[in-house]
Formats: sequence, structure tokens, C-alpha cells
Amino acid sequence: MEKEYEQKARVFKAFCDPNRLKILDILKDGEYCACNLLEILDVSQSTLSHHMKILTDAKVVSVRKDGKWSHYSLSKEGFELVMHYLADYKI
Amino acid sequence: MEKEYEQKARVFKAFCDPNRLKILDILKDGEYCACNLLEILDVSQSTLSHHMKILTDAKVVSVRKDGKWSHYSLSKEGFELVMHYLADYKI
DNA sequence: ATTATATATTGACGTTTATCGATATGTATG
DNA sequence: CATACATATCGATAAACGTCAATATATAAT
Repeated sequence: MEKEYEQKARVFKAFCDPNRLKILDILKDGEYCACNLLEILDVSQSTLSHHMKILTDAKVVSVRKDGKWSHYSLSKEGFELVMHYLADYKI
Repeated sequence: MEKEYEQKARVFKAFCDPNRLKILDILKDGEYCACNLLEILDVSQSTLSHHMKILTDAKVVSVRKDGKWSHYSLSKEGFELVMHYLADYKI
């Protein structure tokens, strides 16, 4: 039970940073590779890589590897899971 | 725009700690005063107060003051706002 | 008024997080 | 294989966070 709270907390953490919210906002537009995101955002390459790992680990973003490129997009399933978590609190 | 990401991030932070998720889980059952929550949770009184402030600031929990008691409950409006934030990412 | 109880605030501490530059890894191409 | 480019990892650092004990504030009861 406590473990479950920790797992859910980890997923919600994906949404807890302004830069990550901005990334999600960009991805609403469709698939982007890391290099394109890097052009838009004002962070270093290592920082972007860090954020993308958190987003993909939380499964709210999917990655499609193509040669040396990583293409990121929103994960329908991931968001549905989070919505599900929240819907649980519906009064 | 950046300010908006920061504001949303602050709301999502309410869901980022296992103890806060446990508190929300308890509140699904109805209204609880801080002293009752304190009996259930394994945290100090000051820590609980800290968490309740974060939850009420994020507006996912409402407080009703009655004499020396503070009664907490889930906020329908607060959750609807968060659901709205998430629904924005629906593909 | 004094005392007791409920909650909030403060100050300190260790942990986690966001960030960067530097370096490593992986992949295509000359 | 050597080079170039995309992304990941590492190590360091500063800021944010969760936690507690101690103290303050507010309200009720004696």
C-alpha cells in the first residue's frame, strides 16, 4: 500500500517541473526529436536528457529510436493512467 | 506563459509525496480533522500541518475551521481543475 | 485568569532535485 | 577505421523538500 503511494507519487513527479510541463505542451503538437526540443527549450543537452528520462520512466511520454535520433511523443496510455489515478478522488 | 507552468507545477506537487497521497486517500472517506489524521498517519504534528498547507494551497483540499478544530475534505473544484490540466494533453 | 487542547510557525538537518560542463556511448558516413 | 553528430551518463553544486522538536498562536473549559 505504502509502495503504491510511492509509485503514484513518482508518476505525478513527471508533472512537477515547469520545464517538463513545457515539454509536454510542445509534444501536444506531435512527435519531436530531442535535438528539436533542445532548440526550443532553454536548457543544456544533459538537462533535457534528464527530463526526458523522467517523463519516459513515468510513461507519460513514449520514445521511438531511429538511428541516432530519439523521437518523443505523448503516451495516450500514460495519461489515461494518471487520469485514472485522479478520477479515484472524484467525489 | 512560463509563470503558468510554474503555477501548474505547484498544483501537481500536491500529489508528489506518498504521505500526501495517503492523506487524500483517507479523505475520500469524508471529512477529517487534523487530530484524527494525526492518529492514522505516522508523522509529527508539524509535518502534518505542513502537508495540509500544501494540499490546501493547491486547492485540492478544503478546510473548515470550527473552534480549535480544522476539518479537511477533498475539494471537488480543485480536482476538476487538475483533471482539466491533464485533459489538455489528451491526444 | 489559568490551564488544556488543536493547529501553525520556526529553525535545523539530511535527502532529493534541477542544473551544468565534461565525458562516454551509440550510430551513421566518408 | 576515423570523423561527426545525437543522446546518455557522470560528478559537482545550489536550491527545494520532508522531517522533527521546540515554540507560538488560538480557542475552549475550568
